[in-house]
Amino acid sequence: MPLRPLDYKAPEGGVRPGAFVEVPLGPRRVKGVVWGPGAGDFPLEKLKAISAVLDAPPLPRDLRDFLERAAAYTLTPLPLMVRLATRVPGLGDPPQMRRLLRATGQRPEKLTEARARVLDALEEFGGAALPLADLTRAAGVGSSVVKGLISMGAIREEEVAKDAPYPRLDPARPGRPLSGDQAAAAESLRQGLRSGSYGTTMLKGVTGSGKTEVYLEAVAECLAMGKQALVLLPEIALTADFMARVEARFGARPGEWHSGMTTTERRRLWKMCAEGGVGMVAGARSALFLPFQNLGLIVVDEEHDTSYKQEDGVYYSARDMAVLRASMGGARVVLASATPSLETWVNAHEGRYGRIDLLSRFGTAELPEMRAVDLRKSGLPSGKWIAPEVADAIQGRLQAGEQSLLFMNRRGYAPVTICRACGNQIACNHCDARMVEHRYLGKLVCHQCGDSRPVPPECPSCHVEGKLVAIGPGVERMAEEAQALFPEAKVKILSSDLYTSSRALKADIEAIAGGEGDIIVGTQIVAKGHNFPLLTLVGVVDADLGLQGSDLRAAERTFQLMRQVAGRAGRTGRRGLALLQTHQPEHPVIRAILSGDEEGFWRTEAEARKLHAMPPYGRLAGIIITANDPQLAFDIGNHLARSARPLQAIGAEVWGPAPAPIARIEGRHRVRLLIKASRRAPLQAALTDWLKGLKLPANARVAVDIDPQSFL
DNA sequence: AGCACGCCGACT
DNA sequence: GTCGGCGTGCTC
Repeated sequence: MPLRPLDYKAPEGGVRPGAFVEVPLGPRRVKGVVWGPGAGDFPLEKLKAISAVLDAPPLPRDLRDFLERAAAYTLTPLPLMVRLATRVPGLGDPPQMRRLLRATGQRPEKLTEARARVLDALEEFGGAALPLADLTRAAGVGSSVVKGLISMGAIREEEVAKDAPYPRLDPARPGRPLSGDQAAAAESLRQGLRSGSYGTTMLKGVTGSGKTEVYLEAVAECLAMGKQALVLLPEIALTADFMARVEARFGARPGEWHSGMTTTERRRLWKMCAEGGVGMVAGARSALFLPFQNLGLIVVDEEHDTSYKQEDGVYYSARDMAVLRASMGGARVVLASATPSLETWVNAHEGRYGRIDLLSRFGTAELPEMRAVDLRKSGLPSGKWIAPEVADAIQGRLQAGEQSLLFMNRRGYAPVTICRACGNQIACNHCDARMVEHRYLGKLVCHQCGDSRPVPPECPSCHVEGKLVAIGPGVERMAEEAQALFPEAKVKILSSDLYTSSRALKADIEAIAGGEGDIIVGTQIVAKGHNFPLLTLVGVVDADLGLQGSDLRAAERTFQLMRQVAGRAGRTGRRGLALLQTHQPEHPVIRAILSGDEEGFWRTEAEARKLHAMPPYGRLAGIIITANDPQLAFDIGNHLARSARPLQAIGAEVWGPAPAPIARIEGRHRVRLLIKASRRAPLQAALTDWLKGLKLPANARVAVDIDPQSFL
């Protein structure tokens, strides 16, 4: 992948900007997008010609403009940015057809029982055309029966393009009845849509307050105006439930875009976005780069979710880029969350975003009772993590036939494995991270690079046998402790690593919602808005995780997570109880959670950030230097820090070099510089100026992360 | 994919 | 110094 656009000779008659083409690149032929007139700085005689113009919808002008702005903002080479928007396999291929079967209405001569079942099945689908596989399954016959019906004219074969438009969503269908403040919120969003100009609104409401219903009304207005709507969701697990709700509201499912889709589905959705054959798309982060023809609305659901920040190759925040794309195209943005990010809260507070607060449908009584459990007083023996108070509460739920949730944001059995003979902690061979024992899988796993190996029988350092012990808790160990405390109870673990497919995870979530399991032990996967009606107790095993450390977002994250988890308990009218195990019950974050004074929490956090000119009151950029040799990485870091004149010119501070949060990933050493600038300083221009002359030795790399999420 | 280029160690 | 192996980057 070249780092800048390359010039090619256009075919006779020219070629349109945005067109997909095939060009020679070295010995290969690669696909590319026509960006515009050539730079003209390349010898004409060496210029090669475009080999073919593909038969695909061109990349729309507004998307190209957006990609350019996004590339400039994130300091990403344009071709890398363009690739995010064009990862569509088989785009230029001739349209693929598939064969569908439809009843002609003609009766077969001999109506055998099998033939009757086939015709009944077709009738049952309202005379629609079905693929052969679906028909034979529905009728319980072999394909020969269908073939017979075709040859006698009772069934007709139709060739239909696979890339067909999606079923139309009907915005006029009545939605669920809305409460007074929900209706007012929906009307306010609809008005925004009708204005036809850009605007962003923070939509705040706890789970169960009707956030989804409200923003679906904005989607309805958008569809009624003949425009397209995009809903970004943080996690695949959410989409199944979400799809069903959209279908209930609009009578059909939206287009879906995420990593688990087949290439055929991806191509269909991509094309239909460009051709207007899909009204609403629900998707993950990268759906933001689809070639919408006429985008009127972007909803970012759970906008605070960290998965919107991509930090792998291209560094961008889908939430911020959504606002950029909408502002360029006169679209509306809804940032929905029960616990907004501080950036969004400040933007709303300072009037750049609108703000709508949804009250809980059942008033404040719906919030669970929340109490801190002071671990300094509960005297837990080492190796045990469930405080007596929490155990008592679980006991009560077991007797009442209700579910309890133990929340612990650590996958696996134990985060550390140590040798009691020599004190060695088992670390990953490629990273600086420690290996986490996963007892269910019988392996040690590096949570950084994913490498795994069997649990060794002896210490890899001193080779003494039988002295390796697990230190600290993970969800698997919590489940073991819970099971030991309550031998009769059914304990279930909900952790992403125990599932091989999102379908299996979804099935388990549904089983738990249906009442399966007495005690659920889960990672943050449970904090994502699933509804568990029988769940009335949440125990947060370690509310202090995330409070310590110098990460400025730790308090914000902990606050969000606690509020989300606490929102799990008692959604059916039964008063829920949330117990937070902590060593520091007087910590401001814990106090804010318990008091329910959210605005107070945000104000305090905002003040602290303002005081230190940290985001969103100042701007940060991370410079990540990677090299095979740690000394080389530090040398480059030092050199950069010393030659930071363009940054000093805009009043920016340079911190570091320091080892990056994970100092070694997959054998490569990582060193980080942090740049802090004022809100209005031309940071990108200064960074470009600073880095442009840099000559890097082979195998060293420098990446820029604008607005980093974690800035340890 | 295959070639140019630069880096570094070995040898003149 | 200079030759050559090797790992990276470039390809319009």
